[in-house]
Amino acid sequence: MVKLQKSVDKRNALIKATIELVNNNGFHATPMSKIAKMAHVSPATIYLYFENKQDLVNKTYIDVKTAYTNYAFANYNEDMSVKEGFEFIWKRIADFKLNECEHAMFLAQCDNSPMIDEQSRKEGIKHLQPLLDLWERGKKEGVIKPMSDYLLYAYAINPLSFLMMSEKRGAIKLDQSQIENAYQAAWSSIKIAPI
Amino acid sequence: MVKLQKSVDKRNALIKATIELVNNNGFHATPMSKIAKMAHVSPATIYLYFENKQDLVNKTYIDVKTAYTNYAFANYNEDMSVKEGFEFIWKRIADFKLNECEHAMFLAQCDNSPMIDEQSRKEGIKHLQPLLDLWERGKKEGVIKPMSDYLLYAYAINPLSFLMMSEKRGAIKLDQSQIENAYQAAWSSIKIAPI
Amino acid sequence: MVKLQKSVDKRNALIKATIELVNNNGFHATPMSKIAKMAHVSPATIYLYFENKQDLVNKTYIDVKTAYTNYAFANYNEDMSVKEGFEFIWKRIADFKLNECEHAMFLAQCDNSPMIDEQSRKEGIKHLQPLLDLWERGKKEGVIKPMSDYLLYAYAINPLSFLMMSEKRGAIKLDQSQIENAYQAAWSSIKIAPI
Amino acid sequence: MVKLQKSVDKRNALIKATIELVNNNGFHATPMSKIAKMAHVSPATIYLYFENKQDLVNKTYIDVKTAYTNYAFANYNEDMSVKEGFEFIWKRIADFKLNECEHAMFLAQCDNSPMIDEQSRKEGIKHLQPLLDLWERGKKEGVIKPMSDYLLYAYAINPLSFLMMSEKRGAIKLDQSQIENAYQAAWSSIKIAPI
DNA sequence: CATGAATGAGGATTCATTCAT
DNA sequence: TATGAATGAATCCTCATTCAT
Repeated sequence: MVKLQKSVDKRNALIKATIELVNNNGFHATPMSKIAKMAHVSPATIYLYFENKQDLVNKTYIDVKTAYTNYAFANYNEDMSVKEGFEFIWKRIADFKLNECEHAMFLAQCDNSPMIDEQSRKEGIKHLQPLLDLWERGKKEGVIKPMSDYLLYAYAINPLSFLMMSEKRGAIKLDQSQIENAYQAAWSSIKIAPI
Repeated sequence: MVKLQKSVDKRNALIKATIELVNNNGFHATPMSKIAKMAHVSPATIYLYFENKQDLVNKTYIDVKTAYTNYAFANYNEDMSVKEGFEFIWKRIADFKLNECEHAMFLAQCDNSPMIDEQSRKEGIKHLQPLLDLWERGKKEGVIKPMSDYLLYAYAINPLSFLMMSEKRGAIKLDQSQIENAYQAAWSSIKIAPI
Repeated sequence: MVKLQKSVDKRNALIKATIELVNNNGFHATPMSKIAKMAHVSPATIYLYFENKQDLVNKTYIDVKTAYTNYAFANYNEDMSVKEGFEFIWKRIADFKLNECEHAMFLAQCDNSPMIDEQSRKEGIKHLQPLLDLWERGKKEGVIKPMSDYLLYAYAINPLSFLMMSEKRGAIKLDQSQIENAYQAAWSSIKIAPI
Repeated sequence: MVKLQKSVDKRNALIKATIELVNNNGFHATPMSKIAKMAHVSPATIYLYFENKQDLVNKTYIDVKTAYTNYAFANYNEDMSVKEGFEFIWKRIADFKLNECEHAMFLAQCDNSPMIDEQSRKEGIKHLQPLLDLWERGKKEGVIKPMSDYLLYAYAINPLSFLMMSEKRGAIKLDQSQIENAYQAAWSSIKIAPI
């Protein structure tokens, strides 16, 4: 059975439409027909690219999560010191969350609602490994607090989601100096304080 | 027992059912009929207590948010030092998020999706004032970093949501020592480090 | 079983409310609860005065129809000549249709839709007898065309309903001279023309 | 037979079903599901052809009104004398009202209840122009009474609606001689009597 | 591969009517 | 007599999905 002719453009358009519409309306308030319309495609066509609606969001989630981690670790190399490496990665992530905020919002919504398969959720976590490795090294070197990765992530990375959502809602405007403050807070929370 | 007025019990049962079902299925995947059934009430009865589905979640959100802040500031008094006060409030909030996790999850989902009216969202924020006052004092005394309240909240408080969700999903188990670690991370992120 | 205490005022208020609401929204778009509200009465109270919604409109119809014919024949006496008698009755009816247009509109809607029981419809027709008698006399005297009563009514009386609706809708404004024209048209249509 | 477009047949079946059911039960007592069933279509399909229930009746009304006027003026030409022209048109209208009485009843119900948009009502009136032109000519020639078009319509045409409803209800049977009587009554009411 | 038409199942909401007081 | 609360049975409409082309 030959099936290779599917257009990547159409798939991408569908993923893009899904992100935008789910961001604005939520998963269940986003009809397939609207996604189709926004992607300039017939509703029936969606089913050539995805099994069903659940599959569509799952795949979208994984796509976006992958883009997120790719972005985070682009140009990162493991020769950096722990502090340098963390700052590098943190700022990449900050860049992503604040500039690609459509994507970041989508992830935030997925991560806080039951709309994604457990399966796909796990799939999405995989790619953070370089950061976890860095923290592992940091713990060994006595630079990073010996806490579970979840705790480290909760304090070092996750706050950016909250800040991004707040900015998106117009509650705050994040300028460079505030980003720097955020970075310092993140680093303070996980580094081992000098005596 | 005379009973002629609309019953508070029914209202509460509806709110409770809404929280549980929305937590498990999300707003739009929760039919009014299921909420009614779980509250042992006819679907039509919901409309005696709430205008419509949107109103029901909005009111639920405000109720839960109010319970949250009430819990957070119970027994708190402003005579405490900034450090003491922060620890007191933080631990109350941690208690709430980890023990009343049904409520905490509901808030997390609301805060990260477009399912709540902007109006009700604002209503819900009001009650954090004592914490903001404490921070204000802390900044004046040179104990708390001079950052915007949103930044302070993002690092000092919000990570608890992430941890709660992670525990709920079974990814981690938070014992007392991890809570203590979390507290230290929170405090480190916002306090002014001694020279 | 004693049951005499029912208030005529409440019954009237309900009838009045029914007329107004049905005029504006139609029978089925008029909920009992709205009728109750407009009559300053509980929904349950309606059922003390009427069996059900159908009974309420039926009774309303008969009430209004009776008021209509009472009005039409008030002060009419059979000693008048056919021409005089007809003019007298016609002008009373015109008065009613144009001044009590709430009532007239209600009748028009009932007469052209299936919202009234056949039973009540027949009940409502009874009271036109004096006009039919007059026409009978007119036919004998060779003044009125020897046509069926329905035809006479269709041309002599019914057009007033159309004019009333048109005026109500703002399409026309009926002044005295137009009423006079209408009367002449009505009379022309049923009288036997002189050779 | 290629068939890819929305089918005119289905639209027609829906319009037909609407007329029949609304005639028998009234607008609000006619559920979309019954209309669908009678048209051998799924309820959801209705919404491919009409925006909603209101739109469905509006469109039905316009369709029927158009059929009515088309029928009325078919083969009419303006060379006829006023008297001839009026008789021609009147008899066409009588034919329509008495033979296509499903359509005529539907129009009568619409015209006497608030179930049709003001917008659509206006739309429906447009097409009577040839008759109005004829009357205009008649007034100039001194053949037709110088009354407003509404008055002329009320006496010359509208009584047919009343007669049709009466026949439909079984109150009368209209034979050819009665039609002729009706025509004479109509003409008498609007013509200028010879001295 | 692509599509517009079609649909059955389901959901929010309304409403005539009844119940408990 | 009078009522406000309560409800089950509709009703309109939407939507994920499939079908015919």
